[in-house]
Parts: sequence; structure tokens; C-alpha cells
Amino acid sequence: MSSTAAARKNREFDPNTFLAMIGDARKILAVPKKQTIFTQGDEADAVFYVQKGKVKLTVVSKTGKEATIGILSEGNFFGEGSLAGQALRMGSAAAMTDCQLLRIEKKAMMAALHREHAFSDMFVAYLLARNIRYEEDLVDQLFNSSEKRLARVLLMLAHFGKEGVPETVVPGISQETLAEMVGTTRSRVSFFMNRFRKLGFIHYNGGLQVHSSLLNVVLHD
Amino acid sequence: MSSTAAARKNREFDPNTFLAMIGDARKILAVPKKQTIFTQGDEADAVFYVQKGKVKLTVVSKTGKEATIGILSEGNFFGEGSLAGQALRMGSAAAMTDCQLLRIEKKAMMAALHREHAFSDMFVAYLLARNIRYEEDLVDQLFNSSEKRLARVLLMLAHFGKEGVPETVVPGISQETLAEMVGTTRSRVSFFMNRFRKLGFIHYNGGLQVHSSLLNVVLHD
DNA sequence: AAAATACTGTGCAAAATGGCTCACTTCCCG
DNA sequence: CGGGAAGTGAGCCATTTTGCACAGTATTTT
Repeated sequence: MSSTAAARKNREFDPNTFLAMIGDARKILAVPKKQTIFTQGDEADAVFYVQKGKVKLTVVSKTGKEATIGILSEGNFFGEGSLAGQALRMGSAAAMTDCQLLRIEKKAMMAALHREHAFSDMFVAYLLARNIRYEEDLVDQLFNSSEKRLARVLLMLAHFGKEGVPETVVPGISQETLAEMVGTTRSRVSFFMNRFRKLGFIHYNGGLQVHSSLLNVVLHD
Repeated sequence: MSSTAAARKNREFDPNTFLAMIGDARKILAVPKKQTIFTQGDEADAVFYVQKGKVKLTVVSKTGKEATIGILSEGNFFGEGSLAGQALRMGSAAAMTDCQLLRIEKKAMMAALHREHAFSDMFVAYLLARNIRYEEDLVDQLFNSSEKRLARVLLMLAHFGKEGVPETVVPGISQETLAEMVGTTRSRVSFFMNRFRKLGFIHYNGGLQVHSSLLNVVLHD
């Protein structure tokens, strides 16, 4: 219930309504932590929806470098490229925590989009939001140094609870993964993380915690 | 007519069909080269559609740096952020060439999306394509050096005509603009452009021409 | 608990980039 | 047609970033 409320609050649509419209051309998947959901190059014939947990999307370049495109929480879709005619997965998806996912066949998804007003309204809203997010990421890359980008990534990963309660960042996220998201090297991330720690912006306490003052790094100058 | 065919070929929807559905809550705008269409911070209450010409989207950072998010040709929408609830423009749009645009009121757009199946199908397809494009740009930023990013931008700007006919890149694009797209400095662009020229990848001939062999720079290694 | 793995903190030299400056060349506008 | 503004090619040097390498510290596995 609380997850539904959270998703509605953030995205302006109700996953339950969504669920109802698809009918039975969907499957609920329980994916354990660290398991692969799909791999770059796989055939792409379905869209996924995160009901619970965190999913990491990555891409591997021809030279073997790895980049992390995003970390998705509940209320997000992924694998939508298949709807746009991409026959193969352009990246991989893996569960960072135990997840509950919805797998929707491409055909069923397109039929539902075409049939149900409310559903396509919702999906358009979702895509617009996603577009905005991508644009922000891109602008961030064009404008900021790797230190600021790291600060921004940390802030985005730390959904501050009500009133800035310091919630723990995605449990177990490694410097390696952070480096892949920021677009830099792990040693650089290590360097900045220590700087942030010395300045009191972040705090290790079992998990990683981010203090909202880290914003200063992003906003200042 | 040829523009319609081209757009259909690339985007799988017909602007004319699109036009018909909106009714009269749209205006056709003739925008002369270099004119501003909207400015960062303006009120956002309409979406635009490029019928003819090239439009440049830019963002200015708090520190005054400028980034170019994209250069749009016919068949593209821009300013869709307004549909997602952005009350103000997050960036600016300007005509790079004489343009013919369609300006659609936010309300009319949303009503049409909600009313016409074919229209929302088309728009969903458009948004998916746009998403893929943003994702590619982001991956490019995460993986590649500024030299390769420049090579990629040049290749994207040069829509090779049938059979690799070397078409001139967006007429009059400056190194400054290229730098803003690539996310580097103009001096760096100048440096690489000359390197590309010496290697025979590009050619100045009144306008700028790109040889498809530039692909080697992007693809190799 | 021991062994095998994964993750982190550093240090360093080499390479890439950012930020100027300056001299020229083009182009555009009055 | 002249002057100015805009765009380009170069060079230089301070920083930033990369790429490795290594040792010490968690974690996981057996």
C-alpha cells in the first residue's frame, strides 16, 4: 500500500489501475538479488515494470567498458526499447535487491496502449518524465566535473525520507558501480568519497548515508 | 511531400494525419533564421513541432556555461516538458535556419492525446524514439573521449544522402556550437577538426562535409 | 575457520582536458 | 566600402583524469 501511494505521488499514476488493464498477458516475477533479468544482445520481446526492489541497467561498450545507465526503483518501466522496434536488448538489467517485477509481452503492451485511454495517458506521462530525467543526466554530463556528478548521483540515490531523514543509499552499492554511473574511474570515486567524508557530507554507518549538505557541492558555483 | 515521406520513413507516423487531429488549436509559425523561439525561464504552455528547418536547443548553467542538447530537424517535437508539468522552459530554442513550425497549445495537445488513439500511438512512438536517442547520447558521454564524441556528433549531423552522398553538415554550424554539443571547449574542437581534416575525414568546401570514413574514429577500438 | 573474492584507500606517471591569449580570416551590417 | 563582430588555428601551462599497481579490509564460500 505504501509503495502504491509513493508511486502515485511521484508519477501520477496508479500501478494497480495499470495492472488491471493488461489482463493476463503479464507475469509477476520474483527475482532474487544479483540475478540477471536480461542481457545485452538478448531478444527483446517484453517490457518490465518494477513493483518492488531496485534494478540496475548497464551497457558494455565494444572495448569492454561498462556504464550504468540508471538504477530503477518501484514505479518504473524498463526494456521499453522493445516497443520502439529494437529487436535486441541494448543493455543488461540485473536485480540489485530482491525484486518483484511485472513482465509484459510486447504485443499485450502495445494492444493495451492502443485500446485503453487511461493506460496510454499514463504511459505518455511516464515517458515524458523519463525524457526529462535523461535530459537532466545529459546536461549534468555536459556541464559538471566528475566530482559534482558523483555528488549528484549520491543525492539522487538517497531518497531523503520525510524531513530529510538520512536514509541509507541503495544498500551495497560499490564504488565501481558509482564510477560507472558517473562516467569516471573507481580510483577517482574513492578519492572523492573520502573527500566528502572528511567534509562531513557522507557518513559510513554500516551502509552509506548522505547528508543533504552534499547539495552544496552540486549547487555552489 | 518529400518531407512527409522522409518523416514517415524515419518515424513511422505521418505529420499530416497528426495535423488533422489537432483541429485549430495550432498555429503555423514561420520563424526566420537565428530567431529565438522560446527562452529558458519562459512560461511553458505549448509544444512545438518542426515542419521544416533546424532548431537548436540549448541550456545555460548557473555559472553561465552553455550546452547544446540537440539539433532538431523536421518531424521532431520540442518543448514537450510542458506536457509533463514543467511550468517553465528548462532551456531555450532557436531557429538555425528559416523554419516552419507548428505551435500546439498544451491543453489541445493533451486533449488530442486523450481523445485520438492514432495520435497517442504516434506520440508514444515518438517519445520512445526520443528516449532511445537520449540514452545513446548518455552512453556516448559515459564511454567515449571528447574526440570520439565529436566524431559522433559530426556523423549524426551529416545525414548521408542515398548511397553515402556527402551532404553538407548543418550549414554554418560553428566550432563553438559543436563544443557545446560535445561537452568540451572550442579549442579542443578546433584541434580535433584539424586532425580530422588532415586525416581526410572531413573536408571544407564552402560548407563542411563529412566523409563516412570518419566512422572509423568512432567505431575503431 | 581458512581460503577465495570483492571492495577500498592510496600513490604515481602519462595522457587528456580546460582555459587563456593572440594573430588571422570571414562575414555581415550600416 | 570600411569597421566590427564572429569564427578559426595555434600554442602554452595548470589541472584533471586515466590507468595501473599494491596492500589492507570486508565478505562470501566452502
